[in-house]
Amino acid sequence: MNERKLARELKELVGQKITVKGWLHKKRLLGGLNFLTLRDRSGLIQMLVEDKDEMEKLRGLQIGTVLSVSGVVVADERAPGGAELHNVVLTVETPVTDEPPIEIDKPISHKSEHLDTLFDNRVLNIRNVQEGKIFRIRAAMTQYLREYLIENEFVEIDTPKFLGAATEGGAEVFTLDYFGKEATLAQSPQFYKQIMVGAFERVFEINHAYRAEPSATTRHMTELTMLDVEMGFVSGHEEVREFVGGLAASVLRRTYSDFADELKSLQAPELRLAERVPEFTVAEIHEMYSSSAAAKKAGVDTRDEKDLTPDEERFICEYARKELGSDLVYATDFPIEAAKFYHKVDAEKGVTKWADLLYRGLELATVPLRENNYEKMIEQMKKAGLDVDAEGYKYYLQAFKYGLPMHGGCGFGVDRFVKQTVGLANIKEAVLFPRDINRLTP
RNA sequence: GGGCCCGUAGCGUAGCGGUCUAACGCGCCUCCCUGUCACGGAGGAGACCGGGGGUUCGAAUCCCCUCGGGCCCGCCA
Repeated sequence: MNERKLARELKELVGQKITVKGWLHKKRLLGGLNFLTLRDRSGLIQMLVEDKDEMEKLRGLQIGTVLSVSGVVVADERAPGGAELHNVVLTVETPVTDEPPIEIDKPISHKSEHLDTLFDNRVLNIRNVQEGKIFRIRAAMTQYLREYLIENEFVEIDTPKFLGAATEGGAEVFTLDYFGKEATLAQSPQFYKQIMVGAFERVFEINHAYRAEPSATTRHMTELTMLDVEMGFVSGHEEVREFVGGLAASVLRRTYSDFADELKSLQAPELRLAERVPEFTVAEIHEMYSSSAAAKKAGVDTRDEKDLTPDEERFICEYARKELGSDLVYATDFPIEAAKFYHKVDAEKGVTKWADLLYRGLELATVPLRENNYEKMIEQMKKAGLDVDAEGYKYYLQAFKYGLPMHGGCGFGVDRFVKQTVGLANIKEAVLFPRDINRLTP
């Protein structure tokens, strides 16, 4: 009995009779000479069918039909990949008679107005070889992030996504019925990862977070994948920035090296990384942007803004790429008014020890240092108008009460990381089955 | 939450007041084709123009409502 061979092995099997299995991907029928393409997990195989009876087996069957095919491997430079299957005998394993609603062998349009069609037909669209590259790259990037962290002695954790109450503040939360009680979905593992610093010093989590923000943009979803990192015993904010910047740069270098062909065929931008990630304060960026020709022409002045505008994020990234040769850039020293209660404040400079890591024009990660002193936490929470005795804060504060070292970390958007790397226009293109304000299927 | 834009066969588009009983490309069906790789050729099926109301002698084309979707801003990963 022949064991199943894969498309990528074909070249090494010239002269042998083999069996392959996969999906019928393409038919090119020239009469007495017919070319079929079979797709398996490793690639495509071209098959030459000259026997009319074999072709008859496919009558009425569509692309996507699952086939088992035996034949002889023949080297031929006219064949894609240099080898193909001859004298094939087809066995239909799973017939498909319905015409697919979209074409699978050609990449579907990613223009914004066509994304609805793309996602409605995601089940089939994902069989497209070009589309699949995005998700193979994504899988690798997630793996590289994980490996880098593990090498640096971080422990991977899993924290609950059902929460008893909204506690973190900021973004809107989803509420749901939990056996008669109200529960919320976690917007981030913020409290849990800080708690875990008290046990392991260095922890990370790659998991979903849920935001009920009614945002309809190319960079927001209601269900997103975040990498959360937290590290204790840091010397200060700079060490955290350096680590997170190094993490992103390392993963990008590895991705661009391992997936050079795929990224090129997806028309991803070339990677530019400097020795270290350049840094600008928010105030500096406001100043640079506001005095730029484009801003002056548009009559825009951001010097009084607390946060960066999307235009400023694009502006400083463009500057960093052109002038400093870096796709990554830090915006540092966010104003105190923008801070959350758990951020560390630099009282002298009147700013927050919080940086945003920007990547090709988009916020990729927030990289703050946390307040780790129990008394100061209580103080900052009260200042923020929070009830420090509330059940939702009880366990969080326990970690502080019983000792947390100076720590910091990041909330890092994995979807955005993939989007910007591949050069996708919309974040949902980087997600298999995206969820936004009006999509819950497939 | 605010602003702007789009909705024509399975998919992508053209048509933007009468010549539209709606056109083209891809896909699909039938036939021809021995080296294709966006194969080629001949023929064919397939939409009543998102839905509702209105204006008009006449609407896919104009107006209103509604449903679906997109983009930007706010917010953030």
